[in-house]
Amino acid sequence: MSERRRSDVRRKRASMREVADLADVAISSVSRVLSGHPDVSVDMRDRVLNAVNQLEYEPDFLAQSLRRGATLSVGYVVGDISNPLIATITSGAESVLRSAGYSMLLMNSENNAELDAAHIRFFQARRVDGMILSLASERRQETLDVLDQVDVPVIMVDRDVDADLDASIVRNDHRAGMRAAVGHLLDLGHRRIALITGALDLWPVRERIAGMAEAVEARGVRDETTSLVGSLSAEHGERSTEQLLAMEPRPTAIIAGGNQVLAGCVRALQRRGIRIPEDMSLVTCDEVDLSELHTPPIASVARDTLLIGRTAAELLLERIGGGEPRTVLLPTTFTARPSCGPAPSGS
Amino acid sequence: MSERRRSDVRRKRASMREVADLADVAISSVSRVLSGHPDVSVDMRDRVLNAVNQLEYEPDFLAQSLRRGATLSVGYVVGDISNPLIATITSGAESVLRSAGYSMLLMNSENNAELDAAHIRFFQARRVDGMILSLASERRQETLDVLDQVDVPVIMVDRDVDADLDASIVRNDHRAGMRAAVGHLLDLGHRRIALITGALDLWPVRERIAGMAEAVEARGVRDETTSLVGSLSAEHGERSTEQLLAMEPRPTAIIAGGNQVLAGCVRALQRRGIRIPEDMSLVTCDEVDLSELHTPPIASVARDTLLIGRTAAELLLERIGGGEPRTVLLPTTFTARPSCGPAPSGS
DNA sequence: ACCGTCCATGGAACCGTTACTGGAACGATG
DNA sequence: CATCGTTCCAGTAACGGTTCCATGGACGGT
Repeated sequence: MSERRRSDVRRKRASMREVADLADVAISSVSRVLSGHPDVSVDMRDRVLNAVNQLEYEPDFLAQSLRRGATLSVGYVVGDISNPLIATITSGAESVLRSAGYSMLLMNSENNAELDAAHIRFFQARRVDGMILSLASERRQETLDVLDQVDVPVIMVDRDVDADLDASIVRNDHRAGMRAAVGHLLDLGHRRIALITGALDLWPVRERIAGMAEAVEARGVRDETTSLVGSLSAEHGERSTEQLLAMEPRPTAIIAGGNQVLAGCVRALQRRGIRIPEDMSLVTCDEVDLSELHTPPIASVARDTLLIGRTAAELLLERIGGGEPRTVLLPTTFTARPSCGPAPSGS
Repeated sequence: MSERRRSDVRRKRASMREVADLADVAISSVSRVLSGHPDVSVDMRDRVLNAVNQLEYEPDFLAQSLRRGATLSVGYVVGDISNPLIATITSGAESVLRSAGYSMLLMNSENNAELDAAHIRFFQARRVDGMILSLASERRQETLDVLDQVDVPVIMVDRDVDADLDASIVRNDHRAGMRAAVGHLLDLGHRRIALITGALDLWPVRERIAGMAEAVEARGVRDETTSLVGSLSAEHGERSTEQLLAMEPRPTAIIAGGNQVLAGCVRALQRRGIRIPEDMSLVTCDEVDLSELHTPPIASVARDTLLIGRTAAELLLERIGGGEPRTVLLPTTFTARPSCGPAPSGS
């Protein structure tokens, strides 16, 4: 009884033609029934629906897309989907898109700026109805050129493209978050504060650096901060931390500019036996399990990643629906935690 | 000078028809040139390619797919893309698929078994060339029924579907990993070992429980282990840990059955001020930043997540290319770390 | 000079839909 | 009874390509 056999002979899927033949109506009538057109008699509807059930007919999305000129799919480019933050953003976007009937074409650019352009071109050819992009670099000319040719709505996530593209943008207020974090450190007496961060062709990186500068300026103290610009990777985090520890005088606080950077940073600090916060205060950008559950818990500049994804998707749907492009700035907040202590008095 | 204007008038994309007209050749010749057909004269090729460049023509993937009967796209269903482990698997699969010219349609099932079936049906209508599935539940009849109707290759990731589907499968040897972990704990003198894990309709969960039982049996000691079956979530991890701490006598070692579970587990242990490993030994399944960088570092049963994703994609390409379905078992290894100490002597 | 081959090309059918056009059947109206 | 709307449906042309088939010219062999 419980023995289920796969459908006897796997007949290939039925087409509208076959449904029409079986119901003995014109193919156009089948289409009308299925798309809810008003000019349909009860008798006809029944005949068609019967045939549809009998043949287990399901319309071909491909053919529909070709004919209708809309694919109900959107292209999504990210730098590294394995990054939990990006993955969460993706999750937010996917859920909004999915409930609107759209599906998401995912492409990883491996943080490689050359792939950005290729992916965008590819999506064009796939005739997606829109794109959500988190570019690997905002400043690569090739990408901007390709973007200029795109004829569907584009949404940028946490980027500031310097071109007159009519794209919607959703961003976090990294500057404010960083201002608060650095302010907190300054209040604790820190002056030599180091930020380990990514490359300058990313908007969040520039904003964080600017936020740090603003905080220093607001306090009216001498600027003794350092920015180690590199990539948002664990390797850069680890190397930079080593470098900072070797400095003389050494910084008294480190801000990790991203979750990967944090991992490298913590690794290096542990290896050197640096105590937190006695020997070094630590702040991270972007909340992860590690920041909260580390001993001691690590202060963080956090943002609602699910929200940024959802917002990106909503902005896209808005534009697909004919709305004008717009920019949304989402909050970024600093949470103080025991990883920040008073600056060593001898310093 | 640096002022770039977007292409004067955004003419809508050219079709093959227009290319043919401009080059003054038949539409079929354009197709031949572009698809690298041998019967093409040099003159013809030049004329066509010129027109193509002039019009910035790019073939329409949709139309090609419809005609050729292949979409070069694959459907991918996961339970929760925001889980870093799944995100890494995704990354591995995406990169292999992408370099083979395929693109990935991502759908999140939110660990909701009802969505599994809906997504599979959806992909079917989208005419994907194959699917990679990490089902929310292996035992839901509706899903199995739908799966039975699928007429493209299917790859299962870390699942064991109990039906005669000719799907390829890639799995990790969770059983062996767990055997090693529990063996290690037993060697340290632990007997009351608790495993906090997900629901039994997931293959990895069943395997881990089996692995634990095997290790106990192999040592020939009395089985004093506990399995707390629930979901692979932080909430379940936290609640279960509380529950375990309240037991009398209390377990001396906890194994967190997943990265989310671990987070909840550590949170509860920290709140109760339980020292690791003095008061409680801890092991986790699946490596994350937290496990390595926790104080003390947490022993883990780990696997190569990138590899499992890559393998899934390769198995799919293999099947799309006409190969037979097969099952691959990837290794899972235990790494001892300071979170495991000798069992308290008083116990 | 004739014929068979081969190459290059154009024409047309087709993939599975949607949407437009036109006409049949019918009842209502002048 | 002619005219006019409705309502419902069939036929057909797209959508943008690929591929099979037919054609015609060039060429080599006899």
